[in-house]
Amino acid sequence: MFDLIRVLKEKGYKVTPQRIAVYDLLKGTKEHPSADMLYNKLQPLYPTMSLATVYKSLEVFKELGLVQELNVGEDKFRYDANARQHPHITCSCCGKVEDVDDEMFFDLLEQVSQKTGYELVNQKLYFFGYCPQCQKNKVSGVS
Amino acid sequence: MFDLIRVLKEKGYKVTPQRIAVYDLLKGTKEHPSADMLYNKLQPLYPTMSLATVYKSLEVFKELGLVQELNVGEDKFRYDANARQHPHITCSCCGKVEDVDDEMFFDLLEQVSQKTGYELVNQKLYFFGYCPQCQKNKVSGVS
DNA sequence: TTTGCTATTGATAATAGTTATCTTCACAAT
DNA sequence: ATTGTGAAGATAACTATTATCAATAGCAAA
Repeated sequence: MFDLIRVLKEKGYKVTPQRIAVYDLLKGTKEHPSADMLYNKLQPLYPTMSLATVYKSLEVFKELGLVQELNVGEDKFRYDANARQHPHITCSCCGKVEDVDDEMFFDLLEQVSQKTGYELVNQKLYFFGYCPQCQKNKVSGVS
Repeated sequence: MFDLIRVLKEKGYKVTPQRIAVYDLLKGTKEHPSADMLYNKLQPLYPTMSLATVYKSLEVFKELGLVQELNVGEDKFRYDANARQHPHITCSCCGKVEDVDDEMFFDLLEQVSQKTGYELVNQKLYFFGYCPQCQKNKVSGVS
């Protein structure tokens, strides 16, 4: 199991309640929240926490390779406590962001590398469409 | 052949020298420029053109489906006069943005759609790595 | 446990890309 | 030619993010 506290200590970062709170919240959700979404959710429990602290915590986690930053075409970033690169899909109707199973992408990187001559180090794959839920609502909702 | 002037007229937009200039510049380059890169390149020929006009022109082109907006993880957008969705690759060393041939992606969308249940309408695929040029420089440059 | 060093927090100012506002201008239709 | 309207240019406003800085708190050493 992954232990934030150990990693922070190992790398010479201090263990603070704020960092633990931000990380735990991100770790425990699948909704790929943005910084201000995290901030708002933390407000009730940590009413003194600053938005800047949320940003700075995320910055540290990025450096440590504990989270990844997503850009799904909004004017802000979203964050994922699963730092392993994997594709995401966004519902153009409700704005939800979900993970996509990435088994099917294994060959892809090799192919891209061969075609382009690049030495690949990373990729960001975003898909957009209408989620099953919104497809239903669309059919039943509008006559 | 594609005719900007006709499309603008058809959709009720005015044909202006500024719009033509922005579009022609974007159409004629492969470097996927940002708004300010376009602005700077236009300065010598159109010294009175405003940055706001560049943005507004791009906005119109997006609406008309003539260009697409890219986000390769910078704090600004880049633009591509090829509005057909296709993957891009960015060199993490020199910052260059290039097109990737998308033949290999045809099955992918079907697979993603099946796995997720989404009705897909779009996708943004970004790859990151070191371009052939920077790989060479790296080897020969640093001893 | 106490002390002292220093990273971190919280509050807020600054930054930068983009968008909105508003006045003036250009062009098309009458 | 005149008039109406969309567009341009200049600049203010907006917003997510980053930088600044004094006060605080984690942590190592005594």
